[in-house]
Amino acid sequence: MNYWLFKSEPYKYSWDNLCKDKQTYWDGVRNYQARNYMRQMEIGDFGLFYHSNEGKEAVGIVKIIKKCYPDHTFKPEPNKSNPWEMVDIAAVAPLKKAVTLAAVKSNPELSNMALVTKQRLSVQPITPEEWQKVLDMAETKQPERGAAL
DNA sequence: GCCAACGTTGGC
DNA sequence: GCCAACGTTGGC
Repeated sequence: MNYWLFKSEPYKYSWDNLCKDKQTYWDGVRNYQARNYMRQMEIGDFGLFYHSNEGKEAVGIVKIIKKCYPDHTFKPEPNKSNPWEMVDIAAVAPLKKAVTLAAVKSNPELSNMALVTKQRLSVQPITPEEWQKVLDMAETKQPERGAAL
């Protein structure tokens, strides 16, 4: 069981959008590091949904519902196969209290979180310890395996 | 709106 | 294979 963090700019696709859709394709990733993390995702893994730019806070819990497969937003090019992949995620539960970037930064126990150290990476791993800390800060309980919105 | 960080591209 | 130029992300 691994934990992840998905960044999205709310004006493009927000937590509210995801709650309405219930699930979505995490498509359009154009960064190899992010893609490699997606390849490691397993069905049932949990993740945080983070609003970048506006909000700058983790707002909800998601889970992986489909393993990595080819990204359908890739435009075919001659002599080039599609290097990009995506996963499907579903909303699980909102965080009771959003966890802001400022709060993460001011917590010495979270100083190694990728959110702080790999600022620009849009798909990130979270350690179980960090995951638990963030849930504590959010005053939110670990969801049941298989929980859904 | 600015700019630092950093990934990608392309000339050599 | 190096590195300068350029583009993008995302915090401030």
